[in-house]
Amino acid sequence: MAQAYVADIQGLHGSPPGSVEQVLKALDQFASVKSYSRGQQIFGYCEEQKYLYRVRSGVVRKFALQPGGRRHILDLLLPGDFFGFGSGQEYLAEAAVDRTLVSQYYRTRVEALARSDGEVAEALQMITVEAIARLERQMLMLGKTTALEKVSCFLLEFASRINGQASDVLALPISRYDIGDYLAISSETVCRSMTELKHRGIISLQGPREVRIVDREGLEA
Amino acid sequence: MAQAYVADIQGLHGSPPGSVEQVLKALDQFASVKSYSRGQQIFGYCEEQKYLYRVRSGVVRKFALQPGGRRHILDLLLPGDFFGFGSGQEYLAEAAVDRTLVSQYYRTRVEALARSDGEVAEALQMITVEAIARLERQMLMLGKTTALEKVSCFLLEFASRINGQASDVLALPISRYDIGDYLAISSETVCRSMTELKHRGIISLQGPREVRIVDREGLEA
DNA sequence: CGCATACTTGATAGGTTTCAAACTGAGTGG
DNA sequence: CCACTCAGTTTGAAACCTATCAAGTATGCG
Repeated sequence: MAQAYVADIQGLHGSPPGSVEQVLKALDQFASVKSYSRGQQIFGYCEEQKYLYRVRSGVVRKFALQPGGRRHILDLLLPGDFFGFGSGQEYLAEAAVDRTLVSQYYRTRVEALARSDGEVAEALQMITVEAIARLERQMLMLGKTTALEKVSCFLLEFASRINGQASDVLALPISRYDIGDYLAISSETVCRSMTELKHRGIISLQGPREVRIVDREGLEA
Repeated sequence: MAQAYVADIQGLHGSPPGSVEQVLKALDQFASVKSYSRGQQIFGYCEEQKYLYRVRSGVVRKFALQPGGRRHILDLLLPGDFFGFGSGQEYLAEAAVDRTLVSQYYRTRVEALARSDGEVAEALQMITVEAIARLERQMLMLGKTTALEKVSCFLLEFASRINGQASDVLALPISRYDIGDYLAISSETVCRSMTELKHRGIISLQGPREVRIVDREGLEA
């Protein structure tokens, strides 16, 4: 099912240009791949981050639980994305869809390799900067005033992240609840924004998770 | 004036423990320091990021201009903070107070040094991860539901960032407008939240920018 | 077939934005 | 020295948007 929604790493994420991906292969020698079912925890609060992770397929959500039981999703990781930088964790990560595959790398060994090999260090630096760019784009979404703008930005962002190049059909891998917790609005408001966009003829919905962008320019406004 | 609000780098930011700061000194050989007045641009959209920057004193705001003229502050940099990772810039940075001092380092030379020296690469990685942690904390603020919670978190965050260790008196270096654009709420709402906190006896205000935290536990809730 | 989960839609209460106006303080020039 | 000006701050009132609670619909799975 996950495969139906989100393609594998191959050919995705044009950002790391071949050579970087080549260098990252050096890490695979001490990587192990694990499969997670939806909602299964990958790492939690108190651990002192032993691993660095990379999504191979599926979706991972990184989130913090707030007093009051609310959940705030700090990052959504798609195939190719790394996560688990940061030292003391004040959040947790779990699979957002079934059959999510995640590689884990021993941090100590990654760091040792980076210290000795300048190219590895550079690649590591590059994927860290990518994580920053991702966070900044999310921040811009959160900064939008109306829910309609947030959802519009979200759709555009995910259309370009899920499909390698910005396609106009989009298979949402996550629920309305997840989208709501990601954009800091309620799931009901996500629904209403979706139907509003549909009624305006900006998108069309095959199923709840099958979005087709009809009027891209309208979505960008 | 800036000096009155924000101390210099010395002794600040306990996070990079001596040794890292030691390594970073290696960068200073090809650094130049510039002074900026409030509102003066440090870098803008189209440039291909030639420099890596570090705040020596004062405050820098990194922000994006949104269609409609709204300004969204993506990051507030205090003395010791690095900024200007990221490649293609979709935002701009300017001084938020007068007499803001900023070091700039040629990226090409930093990268060359990092490639050859593992310790420098490690230090660079560490400050990048710090930037991520900062963004994540800001994201948590943006995710709060009510404006009162956002402002409360903001005060706690800045109390610990401006004063080396969490002190209870806090000199805000920025205006209500900046705070509003940082938290994605209007400046009026920032005011109202402040006075609300004052009326509840959680904080007290000497001047508009002189905050004293009376009831820290109340602020954390 | 029935249950569980996810999604959608409705109505109300509450919070925030917006527009407006008054207030404060610092800096300037008469 | 004082009046003036300007930017920043504070407070007020109305319109708007969103959260919340609630109910109803759809879908997949056992």
